[in-house]
Amino acid sequence: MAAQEDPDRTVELLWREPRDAVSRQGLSVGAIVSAAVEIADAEGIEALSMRRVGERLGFTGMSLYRHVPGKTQLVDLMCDAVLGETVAEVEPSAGSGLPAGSDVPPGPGGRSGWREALEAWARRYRALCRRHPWLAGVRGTRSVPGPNAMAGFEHALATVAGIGLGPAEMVAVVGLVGRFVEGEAVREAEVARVERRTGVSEQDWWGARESLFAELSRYPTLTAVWEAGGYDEPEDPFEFGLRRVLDGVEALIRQRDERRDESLSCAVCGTAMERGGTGRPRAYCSRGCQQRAYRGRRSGPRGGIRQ
Amino acid sequence: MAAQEDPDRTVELLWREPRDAVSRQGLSVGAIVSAAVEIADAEGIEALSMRRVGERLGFTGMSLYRHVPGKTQLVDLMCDAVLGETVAEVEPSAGSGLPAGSDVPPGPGGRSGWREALEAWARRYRALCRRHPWLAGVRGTRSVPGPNAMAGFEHALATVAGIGLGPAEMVAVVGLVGRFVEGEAVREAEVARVERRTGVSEQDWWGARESLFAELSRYPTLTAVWEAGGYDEPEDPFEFGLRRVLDGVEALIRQRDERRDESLSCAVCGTAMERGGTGRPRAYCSRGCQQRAYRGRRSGPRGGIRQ
DNA sequence: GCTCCTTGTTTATGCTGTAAACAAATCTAT
DNA sequence: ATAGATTTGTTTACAGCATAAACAAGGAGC
Repeated sequence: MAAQEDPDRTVELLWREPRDAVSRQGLSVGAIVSAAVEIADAEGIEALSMRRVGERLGFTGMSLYRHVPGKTQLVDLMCDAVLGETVAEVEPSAGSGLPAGSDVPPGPGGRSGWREALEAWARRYRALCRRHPWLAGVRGTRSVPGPNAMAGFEHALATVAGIGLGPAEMVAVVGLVGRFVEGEAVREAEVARVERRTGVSEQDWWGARESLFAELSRYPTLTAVWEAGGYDEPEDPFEFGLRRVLDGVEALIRQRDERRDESLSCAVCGTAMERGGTGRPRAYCSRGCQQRAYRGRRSGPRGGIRQ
Repeated sequence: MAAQEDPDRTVELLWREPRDAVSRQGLSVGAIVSAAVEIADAEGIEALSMRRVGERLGFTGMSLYRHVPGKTQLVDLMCDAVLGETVAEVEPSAGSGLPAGSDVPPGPGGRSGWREALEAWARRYRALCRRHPWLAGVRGTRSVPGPNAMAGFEHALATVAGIGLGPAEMVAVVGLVGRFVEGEAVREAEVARVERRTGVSEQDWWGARESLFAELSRYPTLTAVWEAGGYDEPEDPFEFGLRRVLDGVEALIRQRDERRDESLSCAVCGTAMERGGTGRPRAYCSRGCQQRAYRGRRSGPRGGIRQ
């Protein structure tokens, strides 16, 4: 269960050259991953087993282990494979290659269209999670990002670049929206799965829980909400949540805007600076601070990359 | 695996009288649940098996089936058991028993303190999820709510009652915040679990993925964010996200406030009404509409309750 | 004493991921 | 062409899981 846990092997597989199409008539990583995705799509991730994948390709289960280290790595490969679908939908990001500078240059949508762009990214991700209902549930904090995951993350980051957020805030915003989408997708997938498995819809199931309703009177607020029709036309959790989250991000951006307008402080030593009338607003109070920041950047930052 | 799936049996168990303390020296539901919680807390939910629980109590695994229908129901019972811890922390909600009326009366914190109250609820829930790292991961859309889950939900609803939101919006807000907390808790629990299992910290693990960094230059925005220090002092995902979500809720409330100030429309027929100077703002344009709304409420609403 | 019910045990089934040994085919060097 | 090495797929085996079914022991009521 925990023998061949070598992430570098996974990296190698994920970023391998797609010379996979050589198609010697036997097994191949690509064929295995495709078969696995088909099974998981059609019958759910819990129906995915090494034996099933092997048999679908006309081999035994053990045969897969000659091409893929284990099941967890197979799932990693499946993730990046399907993430590739979405990348194709977006026009190439064409990010301006400006390297450093404490500010990150604006991305698609420019300085004002961030909300539409970020929302579109969230919706694309959600659509992907609906096509592959197992996806959101298996992306862990240590699943190695493949090229497609990286491209998606890059695009999302570019979405909130150059609108006044700090770099850590940009990462946090993308993470928040991404995890929101995944959370809702997991929920939705679970509903669909048990509905299909049991043949009973969510509505019907909860409707049949009369024994619960008997206790309702003990909860005054819930009773009032119920009687006011709070469950007659429920809000769509995804739409409602996405609006709230984006509103929250908007509030953050506005807050940053205001702060920048009223007072400008050096990015290194924090001393207050007066606002120059025109041109690019300065980030450092003096040439010395600018140099210090540069040296700090060169010596290399620490911490992990996450999608 | 799918035989004794009778939710009503689960309801019965969850809402059973706590006469459980009779303590005939054999097994009992309470003892089983406690033992299961201890195992899951100490060794993770994946280490929880019927055999382990039985053996911890000095019996065989199969013995549990005389008291609990199956493992899934046992997990339901575990959830409500630990949710009971939090309820005790809060002063009794003392909800004003006003029954109907299209408005839901204000809860703890009153008409202005909703944010503090809701945030406190979220933090309590999170603390609970940290004490029992398996909790957030097992609460599904069809896990039957026990008395403690219901009490928690009631309290959270009361938190956003009477501040101008519609009933469906109240439900949506509580759901959004709850799922946010659960999502972050699941993430955090996963990090802790793999750190303990592998002995490698998240930082170290990502640091060792040099092979990934080699590709970094292909992603200009990510590179810029990295070089600007976006990963040096990352935002705390929970704190950052909670602020964003609450900001989003605040925006919604402000929006509702403005709409109500500028124009008032009948809750039944929607026709515009002028604003009376003083007193409680009227919800219906005429006695007739008020009566229609009342009949609508009496005939009973439809839909499911969810936490 | 007899019967019924509750409680716990034993045995068995079918599923999982994967380690280890083995066999066959194919590639490489001579 | 032939010997050796490498790759690829198979067989067998193991430990673990939830739980169905049959069985055994004790207590309660008649």
